[in-house]
Amino acid sequence: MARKAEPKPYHHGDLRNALVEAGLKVLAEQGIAGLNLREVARVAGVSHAAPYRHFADKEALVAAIAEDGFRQLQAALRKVVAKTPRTASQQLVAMGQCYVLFALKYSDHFRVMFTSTRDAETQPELYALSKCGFLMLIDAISAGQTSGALVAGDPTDFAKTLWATMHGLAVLLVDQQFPPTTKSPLKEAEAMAGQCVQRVLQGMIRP
Amino acid sequence: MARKAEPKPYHHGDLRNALVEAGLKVLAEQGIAGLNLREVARVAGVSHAAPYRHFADKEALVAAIAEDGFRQLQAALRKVVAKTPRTASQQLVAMGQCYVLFALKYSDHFRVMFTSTRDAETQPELYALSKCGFLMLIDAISAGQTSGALVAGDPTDFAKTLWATMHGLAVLLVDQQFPPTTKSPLKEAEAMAGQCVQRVLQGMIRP
DNA sequence: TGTACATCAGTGAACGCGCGTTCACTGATGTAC
DNA sequence: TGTACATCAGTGAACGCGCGTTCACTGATGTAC
Repeated sequence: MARKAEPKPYHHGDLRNALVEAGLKVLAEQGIAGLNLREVARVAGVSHAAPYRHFADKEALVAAIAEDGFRQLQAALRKVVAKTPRTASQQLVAMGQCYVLFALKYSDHFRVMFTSTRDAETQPELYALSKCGFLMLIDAISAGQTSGALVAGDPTDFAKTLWATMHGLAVLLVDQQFPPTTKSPLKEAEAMAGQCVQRVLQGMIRP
Repeated sequence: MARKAEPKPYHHGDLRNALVEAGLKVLAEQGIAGLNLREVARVAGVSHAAPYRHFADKEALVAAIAEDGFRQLQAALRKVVAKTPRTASQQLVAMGQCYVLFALKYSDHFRVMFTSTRDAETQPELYALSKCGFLMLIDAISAGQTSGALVAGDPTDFAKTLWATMHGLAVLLVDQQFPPTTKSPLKEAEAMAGQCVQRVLQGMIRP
């Protein structure tokens, strides 16, 4: 009955990754409040001093968990872009929906991602990773401009606006500012994300 | 040299408000990490048991601090709307700038506002208050539609998009995702907020 | 192939700290007569 | 106006808890000869 039929290895093998995964489990089941070294070690099945063999301190473990989140988000966005190679608008809408759904599905993980990256100097790799979505937005926008679908202008500025919209919607939903009206909050969120991105693309001013 | 020449009143007079203000001071000087009952009491100049005469527990004090933030934000937005009674676009841009500047000026207070409102049922007043900006957006948008400046459509949907953009930019800036390139980050943020809102209003699709 | 030793991952007990909260108290305020 | 008493805001000592971190250790692994 031991997990995955491993006979509880003496030296565990890959505790570092196991700790990160345990951290994700803790975030999913207990939220940020439960994310502490002792609980993560408990879930990973090791003593609470063991993590110090792999992480300098708690902050380092949290940073690794955040890093994992950005990699997952990046992978999800790549997948969606590959699957939606139609117009720029459709791609941007799909990316927005993917982003918001990720935030809702892994809400506490998402929170950790954006509260532990505060220092661009001390953790440059993590900071760079946190911009993954932004860079993919720029690419999609540039392509849309080249194809003539989108208005001309600095794609970075456009990407800032779209990222702000996507991220803002994600954060507001995660923070329960738009309580779901039906029993499928994820579908609602996806629809809202689609509407928001489309509205940004179309504008609000009467021509 | 006693603060405001008060001779240290025996019964303090208005400790409840003093505790909220002490909380703001703590947030400004030490951030969220320093926001605990004992420190707030210390800053307010009372024993750490005194707050329990006015708040049931720590959560209640934090909720009061959040409430104060929403009232301040609402007041700032009202002021800006009153001062900018020109076109709908100009009003919406000014509101976005006001919102983002508020978030940056009182960043940890802003964080507290949007992390303590999670329960719409248990704290209905606070939840209602948290929508103040949203409701003002709806009003401005409706007015813009009536005047013919804005495209027709559900103003609530438009407001969701604009709020998401404003809030997202605010959160990303607070979380250092757009590190300032000059020495006046507030001015930069104001400019970015103006650009973002204007971009949302104008759209990105080629007509 | 076998032995001796260095290396290193994980253990468990312990430390110290700060926190939220409680509780018997003290001292000031307000009110009834 | 003055006195007695109830009320209530603030005190300070104390409790208990969970946390991050340290440290001497143990047990497994790898390597040199």
